[in-house]
Parts: sequence; C-alpha cells; structure tokens
Amino acid sequence: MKKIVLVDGNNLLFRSYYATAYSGNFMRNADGFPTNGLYGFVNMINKIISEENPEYMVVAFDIGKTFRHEKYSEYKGGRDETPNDLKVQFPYAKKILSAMGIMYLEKEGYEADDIIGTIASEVDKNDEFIGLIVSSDKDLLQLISNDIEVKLLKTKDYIRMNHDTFVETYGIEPIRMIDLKGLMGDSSDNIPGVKGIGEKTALKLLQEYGTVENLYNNIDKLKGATKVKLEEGRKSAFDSKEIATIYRKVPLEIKLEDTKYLKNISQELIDIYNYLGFYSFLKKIDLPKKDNREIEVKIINNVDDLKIDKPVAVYLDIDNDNYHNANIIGMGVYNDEISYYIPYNLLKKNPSFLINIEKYTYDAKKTYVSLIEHNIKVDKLVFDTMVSAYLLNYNLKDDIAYLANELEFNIPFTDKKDAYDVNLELNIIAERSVMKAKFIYDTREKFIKDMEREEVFNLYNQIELPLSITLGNMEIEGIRVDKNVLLSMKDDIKVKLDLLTQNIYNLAGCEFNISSPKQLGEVLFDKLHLPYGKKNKTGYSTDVNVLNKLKGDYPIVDLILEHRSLSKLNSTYVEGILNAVSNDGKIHTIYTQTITRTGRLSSIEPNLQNIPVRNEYGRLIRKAFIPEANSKIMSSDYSQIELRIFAHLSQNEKLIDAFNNNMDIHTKTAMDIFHVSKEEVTKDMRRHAKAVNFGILYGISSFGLAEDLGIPVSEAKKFMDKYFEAYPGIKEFMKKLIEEATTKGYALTIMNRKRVIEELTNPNYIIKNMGQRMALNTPIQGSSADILKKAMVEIENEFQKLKLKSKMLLQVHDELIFNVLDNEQETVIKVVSNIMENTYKISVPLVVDINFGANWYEAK
DNA sequence: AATCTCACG
DNA sequence: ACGTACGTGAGATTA
Repeated sequence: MKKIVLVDGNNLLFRSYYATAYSGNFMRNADGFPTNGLYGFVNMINKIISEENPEYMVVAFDIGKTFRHEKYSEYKGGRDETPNDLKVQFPYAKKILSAMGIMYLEKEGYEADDIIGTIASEVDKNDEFIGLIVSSDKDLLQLISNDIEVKLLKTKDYIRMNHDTFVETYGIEPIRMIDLKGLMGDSSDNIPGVKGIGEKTALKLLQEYGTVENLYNNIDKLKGATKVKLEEGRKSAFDSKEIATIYRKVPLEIKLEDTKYLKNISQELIDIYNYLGFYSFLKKIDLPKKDNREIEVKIINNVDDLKIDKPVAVYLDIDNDNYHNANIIGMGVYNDEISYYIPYNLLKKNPSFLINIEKYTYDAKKTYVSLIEHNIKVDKLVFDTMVSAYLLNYNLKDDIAYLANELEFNIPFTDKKDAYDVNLELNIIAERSVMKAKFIYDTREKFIKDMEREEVFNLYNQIELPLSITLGNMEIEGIRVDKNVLLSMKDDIKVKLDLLTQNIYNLAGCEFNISSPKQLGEVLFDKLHLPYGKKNKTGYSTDVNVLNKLKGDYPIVDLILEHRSLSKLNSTYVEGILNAVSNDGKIHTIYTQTITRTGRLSSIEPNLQNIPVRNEYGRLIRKAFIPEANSKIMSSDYSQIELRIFAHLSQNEKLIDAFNNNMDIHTKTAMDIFHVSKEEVTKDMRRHAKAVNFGILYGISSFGLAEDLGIPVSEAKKFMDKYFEAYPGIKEFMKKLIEEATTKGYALTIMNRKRVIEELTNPNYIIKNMGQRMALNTPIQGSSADILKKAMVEIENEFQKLKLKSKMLLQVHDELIFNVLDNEQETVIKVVSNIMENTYKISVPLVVDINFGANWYEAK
C-alpha cells in the first residue's frame, strides 16, 4: 500500500498565525517581514513528515473567490479579511514546500477542502493507495472512508480517526457529517444550521433518520419544540448542508503517482530559511552526502605520512562543548594541496606542524586550550575565522556551519547528538572536519580583506587574536578553590533556609513552593490579599521591586526576600561553584570572546563575572577563591572607567576637569545639579547624582531613572534637566552620537570596534528608542572593553618578558584578578598599574586601584 | 523551550 | 500614548 498524506495548507498556516499573532511579540525576520505563521507551518510539516513518513504528499491551498456555492457569499461573506501580515506569508509557505519536494495544489475558485476531497475520492477508487488527511477542521471528517483517515489537530495534540472510530464516536457514517452540519451548523465556518439544534439533538435525529432529506420527509413523526425549530429552519438546514458538503470533482489533472514526496534538500530551502531567520530548522537539515564528496580525505595514521610544508587550516574535533572536559577525536587539516584527518592518537605524538607551520582556525582559543590540556604542544595559530566574523558583525551561533551557510558553503548542520557521536564511521567524521577546515581555508582572504575594508583589522590583529591565547592561558591556569569555605556556608544556609521556610509556611497558613513565582503570587495576592503591583505574562510579578515595596509592612515578605537571596546564593554559587571545581581543585571557566554586542567578554561554566559582592553575606563566597602557595590574590580595577570614557568622548570641560582634579565624580555631579558646595552634599544627594550618572551611561530615560531611584517620573525628569543644565553640551553630544550611528548604521568604539544597530531605523518607536540607547551605551561600554583587552595582552607579554611566575587569572569587565607570588609583588604592581593606566591615552587619567588579600574577598 | 528571577560590571 | 534603563549567565519552575 502507498500512503498519501493530504494537508490543509490554509488551515495549517492560519492556526500557526493566530496561535502567536496576539501574543504581543510578533515574530519577524531581520527585515521586519512577519514569520510567525510560517514558523509554526514549517514545524507542523516537519512533524507530519517525521510522524507519518509519507511516500506521497499534497498540501492544498484556497485561492481566489470560491464560486461553487451560490449560497457562499450569502453565508461565508461575513468572514473577516485575512490580515496582511498573514497574507504575505502564503507565497513563502508554497516556496518552502516546493523547495522541500512537496507538491502543493491550488485551483482558482476552489477551497483547499475541495482539492483534498477530490484527491480523497481518487484514493478511494485506487486500490494501491491509502490516505491520511491532516487538518484541524472537523469539516474534513466527512471524507473518512475505508481508505481515508483523518488526523484532527488539537491545540496540543491530535485525534486520529478512521471509519470505525468515527462511527463509534458519533454513531453515524462519516459522510453524514454534512447532515450534521446542516442541522447543528458551524459557527467557525459561518454555517447557521437550524437555530436551537445542537450536536446532541442533531446526532439523535440523524441516528434515527439518516439524512436531512429523510428527516424532513418524516417530519410529521416528530413533535414538540424540536419539530417547530426544524420547520422554521428548513431552508437553512438544506442550505447549510449544501455549504458543508465538500466538492469532490475539482478538475486537477494530476495522477496520484505525480504527488511523490521527493525529500529534497535544496539550496533554495537553505536560502529561504536563512532569509526568514529559521536557524533551528537550518540546523536540522542534513545535506545529501554526495554534494560534499568532492574532497578526498586521507586519514593519517603515521607521522611520516604528514606532508605539511605550508600554512594549513585546521579544525579540531572534540566531543563536548566544554572543552575543559572534552576528549579530542581528531583534527581536519586542509590547504590547496592536502586534506588530512589526523586522529587523536597521532596528535598525541606531537607532530611538528603543530609548532612549525602557520595554522588557520575557527576558535583559536578552543583549539589551543584543548591541545595544551591534552599535553599536545601547539603554536602559530595565526588566523581565527570566528573572531574575525565577530568583528564583522556576523551573527555567530555555536556551530561553524551557521557562518559557513551564510557564506554559501555547504557544510552539514549537525545535531549536538550527531556532532559528538564517536560511533559514527571515521570517514564521515573525517570528512566533516576537513570540510570545516576547507571552509576556514577558502574564506580566510575574504575575511582579511573585509576586516581591512571595515578598518577593524588592527583591532583584530593587535588585540582580539592575541587576546584569544591570553584568555586561553587564563582558562588553563584556573583559580584555586577552598571547598571547605563553601561546604560550611552550605550548612549554614541550610539551617537558615529551613527556619525561614517554616516561618513562611506559618505566616502563609499553608505549605507551598516558595521558589515558584506562580505559587508565591497566589499565596501573597490571592490568599493573603496583599496589594499587588506589576503583573507579567503568567500572573503576578513577585520580583524584588514588588516585594521591596511590601517589605516592612508584611513580615512574610521580609522572610521571602531573605529566602530568595539565600536559595539563590546556595544553588547558583555555593553548589554551582562546588560542582564546577575540577580534579585539580581549581575552576576553569570559559571566556566567550564572540558573544557580546559591545565587545565585552563573558564567562561561562561557571560564570565568574557575577560572583556576589554587593551583599555582605553573599560576598563571603569570595573567601573560597584562594591563591597558590607563597602567593596572594591581587585585584586591580579601573576606577570609574566608563564615566571617564564618557568625559573623554563628550569632551565636556567640566567633566574632564573633575577627573583631572581627581574628584569623587558622584559628589561632583551632586554639587553641580543641586548647586551646593562639597560639604553640603548629603548622602541622598550623592545617591541621586550617582543614579543620574549611571543613567547617562545607559542612554538615560526618565522612566528608568525613576524606577531606579523609586521616585516619580516627573521627579526623575527634573534631575535629568538639571544634569543637562549643569553640563552644557552633553545633550548635543548625545544627539550627535545617535545621528552618526543612524547614518552609518553602527556604533563605534575608540578602537574602531563596530556594532551594527538595525533598530535605529525601525519604524516602531519603542524599538528605535532601544536602538538609540544602544548607540549611546556601546561607545562607552565597548571602549572600556577595548582598553582592558589591550591592557591584558600587554600584561601577558610583559609577564613573559620578565619571566614572572605570577599569573593573570580572571577578568571582570573593569578589573583583573591575579595570583601574585610574594616575591614578585612590587614588580607586578608596577607592571600592571603602569600598563592599565597608560595603555591608551584619553583626555582624563585612567586610575587603577590595586589590593591584595589571602583570598578574593580580602583583595578588595 | 520559555519564563521568571537575580547575580555581576 | 505608547514601554524602557546598558551588557551578560544560570537555576528553578512551568508548559
């Protein structure tokens, strides 16, 4: 038997569209083209294919005005117009189907139902075929036969109905669905039916009389209200039945054999997915292997067989995202003369090309750290596609294939499972790695040219590329952890949490999951009737801002806040860090160099850039980070670097003077906006001024400032006005930043890092405003990142030059953490402060604070 | 997988 | 009259 799947394309696209259309955030691609319907549509098509594995498939669409029913416009005319945002998605649905190798059918004047009905009739007549109809429209149930089943889609799952299950459910034959609709109608389809007759009555009548016609022929046998209703609704009943009847003789001129599902994976499909931004679907595409068999890969098992005498691209295969705990599988090596795959066993023998030959990579740090941590020596990683693409504002995902694909390189998207499946045949693994190496090799010159044209080549060459190795060394070094500090905190927290939990239950009068925002909201606001503040998508908001307003007045809230902060501390930090400690008693984070839009680094697994410091109890976590023997932890942090950069960029004389005179900037701002002397600045005035200064860095808005200070927006506005009054020129400077970014399409940092900001030209003013704040913040945050990155590279070089044993361990955006040998203290202080303060000259001094301690806590 | 909450600069 | 501070990562719950 051959199986054909018939899909109601209109139905599928409509329901996907309306499932998300009102959710608030309408899916769109980078161009602003709506994609919400298409996303669900493709999802469903993929699901149907994987669940049904059809050999034959047709997706039917409505087109044009339906003319088969005279009554059509009379009844269905009242339907709402299709929204334009949905209309424009139809052509793409059809394009996608064609690109997938699925036939779609439409016929002027007919509905999708009619097309499906017509094909279903063909299936009934043909002994070789059986059919399955997929839709959420119950109307199609009338097509069920011995050869036709219907998969009726529900919101979350589906019901599958064949002839027997239909009869069992309704007690009538499937074709009698049309009589059922005739009597009960269908509000969603504007079919009136007989007024006052619902499903129950209609089914009872049909079980007795079979059809609408027969029912009316025997109407005299009925009595009471039902009879009256039927008599009044006679015309409507016959009309409704006619409308509900699917037309099954559409002149389609195709044979069932023609509808074979071709399982295409075309470049066209990749292009469409790319345009629509459907990266999750792209990932699932596995390109046909034969397309990529152009490369003859030689698997090398003997060092002597390695003939590498000029630069090569390399791609290192490992079996885990976190390369600190990964095994190396092997390495793909490619240039225009050779294409090798070198298995781990051979890499272990330290082949000389790893040291002597220049190598191009995608993610040099990963390559470097993985090899070094497996005791394999490596040097001369001279090009990194990933870092280069990052500086050119490519959208980087975790897989090299995403980038390759955007540049029209056919590299298969591999599922995580797949990518790390060591049991795959070696030649497949080898081929994939070499294809990646080939991509690196073939695009290197283009990337270099592009970087030169965009004037980011210096940034790449002088800072980012060397930094990748510096970061690698920091990751490899890791930071020592005293587990006992954390274990005793864990015990202490447990006692406190147990007590708090009991007290909260007592005050609430019931037990519930305190960590569940949903349950907490219900207890506080429904059960205990506390005044509620914000609401979010799922119910009441219970975040700190809300709870802080209730704190003091309601004892339970104080306890909940304490519970929150303790359980956060325990799960994220105490347990999180304990779990992250390696066998060597250290933590080896991963710095991601290509994630942030501003140029900052980020730290993952674990994140060592958000270890508690603001809260005194949480800060104790830092006592667990300890130095090596005969060493201290040293912290060196820039003082107010972002505000100094702001002073420099704006060239505001008052700000520059303030920093040149080494004033406390928040006090100075308080003096200027409140018109008081230094001595008259109160704590509160300084706090307000500080908030305004931060606001400036973020691209100030009165709402944000008000929120931060807990004051009315009008009040916040006054502070802003006073600030702009006190610092003439700032307003104009900010306006200029926005204008330039809008004209150019990107924001710039002092070292020419570029951040493309598409939001600046978005017609939606909310999004545009967001873009404007990015345009204001990026030069500040990004320039600060530039400066510290440059300093890091220089510090590493200087340490090596002076053969210091002290090590740079961590970077936390504006501070560096070191392990400093006791006998190197003086030198290290000199080197680090000198480099950090002088690596890049701006109009105000860059000031660095340095502190030592027996742990990170003390080094503050 | 999405949402909420919260830790940092 | 709209909804908002900029940049991150992680854990717990819910769907």
